Amino acid sequence: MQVNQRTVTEAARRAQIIDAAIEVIADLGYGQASFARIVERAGLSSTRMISYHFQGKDELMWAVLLAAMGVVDERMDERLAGITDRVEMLRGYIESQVDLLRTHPEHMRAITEVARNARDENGAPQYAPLLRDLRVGRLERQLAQGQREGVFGEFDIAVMAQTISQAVDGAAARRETDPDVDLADYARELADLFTRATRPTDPARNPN
Amino acid sequence: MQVNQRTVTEAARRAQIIDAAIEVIADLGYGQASFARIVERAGLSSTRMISYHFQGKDELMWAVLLAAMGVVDERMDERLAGITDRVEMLRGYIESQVDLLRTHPEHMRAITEVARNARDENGAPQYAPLLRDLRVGRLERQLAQGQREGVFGEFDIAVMAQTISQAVDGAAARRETDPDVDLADYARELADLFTRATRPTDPARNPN
Amino acid sequence: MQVNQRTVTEAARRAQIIDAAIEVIADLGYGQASFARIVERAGLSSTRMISYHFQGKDELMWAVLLAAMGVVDERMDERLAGITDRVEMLRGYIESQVDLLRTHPEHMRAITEVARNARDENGAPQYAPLLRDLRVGRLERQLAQGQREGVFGEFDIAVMAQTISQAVDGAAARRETDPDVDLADYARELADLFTRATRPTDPARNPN
Amino acid sequence: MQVNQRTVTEAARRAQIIDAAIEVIADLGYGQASFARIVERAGLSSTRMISYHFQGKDELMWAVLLAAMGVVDERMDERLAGITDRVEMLRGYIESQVDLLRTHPEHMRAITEVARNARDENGAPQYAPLLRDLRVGRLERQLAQGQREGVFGEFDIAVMAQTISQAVDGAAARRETDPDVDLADYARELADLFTRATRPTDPARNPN
DNA sequence: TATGAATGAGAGTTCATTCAT
DNA sequence: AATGAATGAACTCTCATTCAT
Repeated sequence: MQVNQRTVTEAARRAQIIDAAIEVIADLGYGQASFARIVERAGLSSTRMISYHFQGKDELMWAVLLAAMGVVDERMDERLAGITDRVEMLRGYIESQVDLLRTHPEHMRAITEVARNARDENGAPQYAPLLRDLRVGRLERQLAQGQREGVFGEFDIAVMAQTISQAVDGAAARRETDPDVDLADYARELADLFTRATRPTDPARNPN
Repeated sequence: MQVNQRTVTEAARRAQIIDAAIEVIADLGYGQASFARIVERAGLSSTRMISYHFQGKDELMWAVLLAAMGVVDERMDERLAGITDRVEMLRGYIESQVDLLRTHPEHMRAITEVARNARDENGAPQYAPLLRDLRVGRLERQLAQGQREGVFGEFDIAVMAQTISQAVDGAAARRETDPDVDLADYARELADLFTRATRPTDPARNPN
Repeated sequence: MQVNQRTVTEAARRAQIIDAAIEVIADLGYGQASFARIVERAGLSSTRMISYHFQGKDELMWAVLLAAMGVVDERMDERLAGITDRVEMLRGYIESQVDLLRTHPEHMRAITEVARNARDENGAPQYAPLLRDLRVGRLERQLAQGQREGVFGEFDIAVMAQTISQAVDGAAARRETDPDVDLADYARELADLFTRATRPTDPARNPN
Repeated sequence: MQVNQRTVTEAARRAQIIDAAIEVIADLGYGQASFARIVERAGLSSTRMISYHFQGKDELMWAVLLAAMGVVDERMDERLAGITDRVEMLRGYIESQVDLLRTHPEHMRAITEVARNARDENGAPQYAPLLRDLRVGRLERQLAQGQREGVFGEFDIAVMAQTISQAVDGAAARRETDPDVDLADYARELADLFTRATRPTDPARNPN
């Protein structure tokens, strides 16, 4: 069908631009990700192409964020599917996130860059609160349920969730400084760390 | 000696510019910190003033980083002076850092923004590795000594230090999302968290 | 097909800018040929036009050099076509070059200005060696062939070619000092001069 | 005497600046010879130093021209002193000038750069006509006298003088393209060239 | 004889975006 | 679905020069 054809092409073009944007952001950072650099990476002729397919830079960056998070969340869902034990799920979350730094470094980096640096016209962060809600909120729910089940000790859920989320960023930072770091080791250490930090006071309850 | 209203000393003018730059960076982010916005904040007439006192934007940002870190490090040294117990020092480090987010939010934010976003002509991070060495390195030394003394359990020092450093950034992020958060509570929770995470397996050794 | 008054083709716009640049360079010299002066001469609104059509000042100046040399070389080829006698060709070269100072003074001047003053980022001449190769090289080949044919005497080809090339610049300099000079006379004198200077020792061979 | 002392110091400071300016001009060209680069080369602290000792850039460049020409002319006078034969004097002129390219390349280059590029507020050459008068005028007088004495043939004096002067610039250009050129050879070739070009028609008169 | 501080003007360049098909 | 042409605003940086001691 003609309409479908055109819609598919449109979608493909958008995807091409988004992918190029992700690469540029990951390579050079949000601040250097100009339309000019993105079209160059995408192999397109003019920045006009971007303006045509996206309402503006904001929309492009939002699309980048959605696309990158879509890929990442899909992988996370695959890996965590079927895990019911809260302690295992925490470990799984950390190890999966860190593994994504290895398998999808550009997506992970792009998400961080956009969330940290995109600002509205007043200079206020635009997507950071949203991203925090998604990431930290998910962890908070897991931790709360675990506390109710008694497999976690007593701790402030918001602080713990935020700290776990940051710890993954720490792994990313480490990887950038030291590209040869063994991320599997790093992930295991991190999972151990937070297993200890979340363990109930009465060790009988969570003998990991 | 006659006090001159119009012309101040080189050092004073540099400080004035640096302070304005810190404010702008903290408010609007590194990417929005143009010379024009900085002179406006500083109450100066033209961007020419900055170019006169600094060789270029790089030098200004480097000066911002040095100045902000100088202030922060001084406060840290004051607070940690006299503490010899490693466990207390870890708690002190975390609580002091988080308290600085309350007392010197702009300096803390400026340091993070510059370190994260300043890049050289190839697009590579310019100051992030250095800052990591300073911050994480300091923690690593403390942790290693504590392990030797037996007050800490077994864990990867680099991972732990990186994670603690990131956790403070997490407190900063939380404060930006939720300006009314009680940072003292947050700090205490964080200190407790890492106390548990670093505690020796044999609880007799570190009964905190 | 509708003719659009406002938007012209890329090539036409480039040519318009290049022509204006040639005029400005010829009038005010390379050092004074700013984008602002060029757009003013071209009747364009903003310097942005130049940046849009040329990658940078270097590319513009290179385009100026190419365009001016293209015009000049075309005229030279027309005038020298069909001349096979080396002695006549030398005379033709000199007279044609000097005549171009009359018919295309701005092109000639622009070539000289750009070649003399364009420098790379290290301060080294950028196009002077190339221009020398083109101009002097052409002469050297003619002189060498003439020596082989025995119509020229013995002399260092490189020195002679360089000197002939410079002599034309001398005519240009003279014309700038004294705009009323009769260039045809000047050219004839110059041709006579180099005919004597290149004549074989045995005058029977080249009785001009 | 106090006043003399101060005058001497003043003169020394001017000389220091002029020397630095000559070096910068020779190295980077007239267009790049900014006050900033000159004070850097001179080892001075601020461009204020130049403005203090010279009324403006024009005066500095004029001083550069005078100083460089003074040095060069002194050498020329030394070398040509005592030569009365016109033919020998022509050869001496050429060889001396070319030798100066070897012994005083920066002075020679500075003279050319300033004379070619210095312009008044209307964009007209400022010192080129003057320099031409000095250089070419000197040659013209020699050539005229030689013609009167019958040691030179018939030729347009102005054209010949201009061409000889340009030929020396050609040697300079050659040296810049090919720093290893043997300038003594070049000078001899050039002297031979113009000896032939100026020789009387009746070879009995000038059998060189 | 010298200096530190400041300046207005202009440089080339990049930015995301819009016009007109 | 795409394009070539154009744009206004902002950017950092450099220029020679002046003010006030």
